[in-house]
Amino acid sequence: MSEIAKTYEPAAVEVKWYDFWLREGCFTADPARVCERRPAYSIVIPPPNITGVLTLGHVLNCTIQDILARRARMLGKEVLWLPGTDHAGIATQNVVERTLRKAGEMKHRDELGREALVAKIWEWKEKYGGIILQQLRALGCSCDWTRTRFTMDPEYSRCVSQVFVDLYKKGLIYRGKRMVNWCPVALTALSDEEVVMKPTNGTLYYFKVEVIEQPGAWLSIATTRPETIPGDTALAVNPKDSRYSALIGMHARRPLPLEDRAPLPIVGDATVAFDFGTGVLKVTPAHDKADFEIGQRHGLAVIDIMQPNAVMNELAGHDLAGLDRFEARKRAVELLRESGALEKEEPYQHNVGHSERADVPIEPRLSEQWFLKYPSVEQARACVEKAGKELADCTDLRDHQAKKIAPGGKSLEANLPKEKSVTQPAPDATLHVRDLLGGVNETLGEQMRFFPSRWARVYERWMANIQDWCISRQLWWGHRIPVWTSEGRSKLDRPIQVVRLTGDELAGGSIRELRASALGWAQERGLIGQEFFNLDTGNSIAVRQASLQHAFSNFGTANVKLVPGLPELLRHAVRVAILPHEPLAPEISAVEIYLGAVQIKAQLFRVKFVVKVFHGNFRLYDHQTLLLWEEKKVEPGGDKSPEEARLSAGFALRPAPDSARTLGTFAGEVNADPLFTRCQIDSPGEGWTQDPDVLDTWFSSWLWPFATMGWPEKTATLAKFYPTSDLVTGPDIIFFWVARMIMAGFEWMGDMPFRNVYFTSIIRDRQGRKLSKSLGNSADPLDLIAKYGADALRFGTMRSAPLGQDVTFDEKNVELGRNFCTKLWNAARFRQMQGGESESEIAPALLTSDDKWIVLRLDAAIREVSTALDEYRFSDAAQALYRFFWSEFCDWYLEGTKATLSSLTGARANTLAVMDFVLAHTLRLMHPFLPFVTEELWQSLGFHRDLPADQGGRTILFAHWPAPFDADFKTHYGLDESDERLAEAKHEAVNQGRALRRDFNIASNKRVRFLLRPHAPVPAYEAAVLKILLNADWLELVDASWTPLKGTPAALTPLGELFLPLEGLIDAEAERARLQKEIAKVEDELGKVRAKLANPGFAEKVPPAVLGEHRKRDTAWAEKLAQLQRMMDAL
RNA sequence: GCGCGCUUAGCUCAGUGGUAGAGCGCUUGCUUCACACGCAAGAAGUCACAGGUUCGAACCCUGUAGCGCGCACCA
Repeated sequence: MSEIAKTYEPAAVEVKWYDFWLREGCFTADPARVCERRPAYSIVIPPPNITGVLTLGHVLNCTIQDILARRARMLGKEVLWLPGTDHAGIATQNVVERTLRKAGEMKHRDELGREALVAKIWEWKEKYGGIILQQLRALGCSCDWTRTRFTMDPEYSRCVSQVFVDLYKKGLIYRGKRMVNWCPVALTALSDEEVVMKPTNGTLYYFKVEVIEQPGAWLSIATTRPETIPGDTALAVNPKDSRYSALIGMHARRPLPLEDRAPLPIVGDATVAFDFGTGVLKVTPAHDKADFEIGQRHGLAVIDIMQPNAVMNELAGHDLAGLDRFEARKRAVELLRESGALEKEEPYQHNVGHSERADVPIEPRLSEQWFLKYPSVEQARACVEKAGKELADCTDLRDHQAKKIAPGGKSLEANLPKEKSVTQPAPDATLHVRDLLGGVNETLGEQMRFFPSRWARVYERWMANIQDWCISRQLWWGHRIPVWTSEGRSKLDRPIQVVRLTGDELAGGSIRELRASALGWAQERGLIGQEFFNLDTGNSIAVRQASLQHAFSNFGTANVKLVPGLPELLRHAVRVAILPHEPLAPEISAVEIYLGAVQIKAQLFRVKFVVKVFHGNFRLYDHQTLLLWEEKKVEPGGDKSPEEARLSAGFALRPAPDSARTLGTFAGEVNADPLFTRCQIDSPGEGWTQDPDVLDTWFSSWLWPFATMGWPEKTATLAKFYPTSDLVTGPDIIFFWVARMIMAGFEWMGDMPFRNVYFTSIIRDRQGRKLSKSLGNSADPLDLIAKYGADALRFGTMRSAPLGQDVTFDEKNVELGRNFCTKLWNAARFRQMQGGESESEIAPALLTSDDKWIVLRLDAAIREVSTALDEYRFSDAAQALYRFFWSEFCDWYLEGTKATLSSLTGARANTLAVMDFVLAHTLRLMHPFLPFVTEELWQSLGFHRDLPADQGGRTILFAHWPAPFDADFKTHYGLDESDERLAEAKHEAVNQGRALRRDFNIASNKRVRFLLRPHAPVPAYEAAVLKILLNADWLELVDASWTPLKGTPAALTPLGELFLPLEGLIDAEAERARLQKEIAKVEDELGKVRAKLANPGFAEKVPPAVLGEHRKRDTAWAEKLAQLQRMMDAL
């Protein structure tokens, strides 16, 4: 047993034990050890950004994870806490570019070029990217560092590519030119989730334009963005707005640019609000999402007047070109004012979308991006338990899980909420590891739980309104999109003319009748064998009967119905590829692919022609027409037929939720044709170039739970540790990360990624602001650790972070943690100073009432802490530990033991044994919260001795988590309520005595004499304890016949009357006043109880237990009052 | 606009229908042989407001106000 220093010095202790744990491999998880008796427990860390440094948010988050992991270890589980970092595309590239610019190594990234910059970032990553993980060690995190992962590790990157390819092949990834959120600083597209709305003070400008057809009639228009006027291509009014509806179809002249004041059509659109501004909307399809959609409905031109960096381009006119968008706004207002068009300006506050990273207003911009239609949405939606379900349904979650994995555990069926069965994974989903080793981590049909449950509703809402995800980023740092384009083959950049049919050209309802009709139609008009001149190539293409029949037999009715349009289709089809014919046939020199479009009623079809070129330049249109998609109405109110929509490259429609196939995506689809584009991990070979964009960082993060465990190999780690047990993260990334991981989990693992999700609090400063570097209101956790110790920081954070509420950070909390550690330290020190062996047995016969009381309190604490942790109520658990240890163990028990410890009786050894028993249990309960100080004390108090190495003998890490004491235990040691009552009565008597001392201004260090006139005999031991706790130099027990001097201060205690005889003058009047106050208080309480009991209906309606309790209270107060009055009379 | 959460001691927050709680801060006394990062005692609350349900409301219901958050968004 080593000497324990007077104060706890965390720094040395922390390093010592962390190194020890690492050296001993305590944190290393081994799937081979997992079995029924040793279930797996796993957490994957939310990977911090490599640019990150430890914040209080990480402290909160990781302490919780560490508590969960350490407790799981103590519960005998095989624990994997998997650490790692995220490459954080935009953030990291920003940081490194800034560093390079500062160091003068470059002015712009283009100077370095892609390869060199990425190399620089890698260099930076190797140097600084692991800092935050190092810092987590200082906090005591028990991560399995041998499994540290990074989202750009080669294996991980391969997973990302593979997933992209998989989704591409499933048809869920598409490319399109659409309105995206564009960050003019980072020069990249952002997902909707990366845009934060901020209330912004702006100005609403009103300007007027004259209606050309009605000279003298003026329209007034309100806008916040006058700089976009040169991009306007229409004015819109609500067709039901009587003020303006007559003007629809007329024109007004655009005020800017001055050199090109084009006439703008006035269109009617139902989305225009009557009551905002003037009810007239200027339509700028290139720079506003809503305007873009209006433009779609009305076939408006799109004039992009900005460069990617939001500087106006030449289309904005010579006045504005070259100006930044905000400069241009001012200039545009001046121009309007000078021309007399400006009517008024008024201040206006509105919400403006800002780039999360760069914190500048985003610019809606038409650009070509990759989009993902989320997979496994339905499963992901269904698997999260609906909010509002009572936790009581399944109070002990871990028991619940333990039951579930127990062989033949039928309780599972009984306990599980079966409200919604989870659909089976799609049969074509790849690589299901779930089938590999059934049993251990089988979760099918189980529901995932969110804590607090209300986040499930937020999740549900987002999932119900899920929008396609823009996954491409115009950055260099990240996973490059695994799409390859063939060089030398031209992309489709020409418009394809749509051939229109009414659908009534052919007779017949059934497909059979239609076929006959179509064939007849072709024969009648001499189509078969005829050659058609193609406008795109000038080649002639012939039609064969065999190809028609082939097409009819293999494809749908539209394929038959389009036959009357064949002459036109062949004339307007566009050649998109020339390929060698396979297998090589001597008579065929090449195959040409043509694409055409046909509209039949409201449906639009793409038609693909495969044309064989025979030597001698004879072209024969062969057998394939291919129905690809149909146009659907995109927006309510968009009642224009598709022919109104222009078809051209570089033009896109937002797809309707149920059908992404629109005319506008035609070009994108064509370009995505394998003839031009291949989606695969490695290059297809010479002549192919990779897409320059990288993937959104979250497109790699969403694979984290399984890509870190060796997927797509069927590893033992995956088999044992997936799905993970708990995820601990902030609610702010519920969409970014959590929801996406759930979908990915189902899609590629066929199972949920985690069973429970705990959403941490958000830490705020005392003013309620979020902690942020720029505000400078975030304390550095490392400073706090240096100042107070890691345990103190952990405990202070946990004690103040309740489930489901934001938490205000206050260094006072850390101080509290430090004080608690010191208290623990000193209690242990007190124990050690008593000497004696720690392994002595407890003799039940020698147990005092205080011994029994503290063991029962310990039992309650074990239950309380365990239950709280089961329900993720970490602050409650910390609170319970604090209360038990400080207010019960130290304040009462330890103080009381001084009575027996000072003597050298046989009771002394027994008291020490009880103390050791309680301390050894307490250290274990505290260990998840305070890993360092508990390990140090565990070892220095010698509690590790005599324990098997894997059960606490080597380290407290694997000591068993204390179980509540069972009935046998309590019987053996004779623990029952009467002892508790006696101890509590004693405490009450002590409180009364101390209050007496205080009331008569007796310094707490002054020893005085007390007299106790007890109701019942008081054993010598109890009297000795009373004496110690009252700091009395003498406690005299007197019998009932004894009467005090008149005016002697006295208190009524549960043990009897306690007197404080005062030397010198006795102030009877003062004592009378004191007693009177006490009597008044009791009378008040008695009155309250009696009033209740007297209430008519109380006795009839109230439950018997409550009634009995009130009656008891009544008699107790009455008795007390009587006694107090007797004391008063005796004065 | 829709949704969610909060409002309890000076501060930060616990408290799911039956005697209002903790930590910090404050006041007073104490270096009593584990601990002044401590010990002991104390003051301090119309439980946001207004109705309702109930024998009984901080707690359940309705409404109001204030604060915070999320989603959507009208130029």
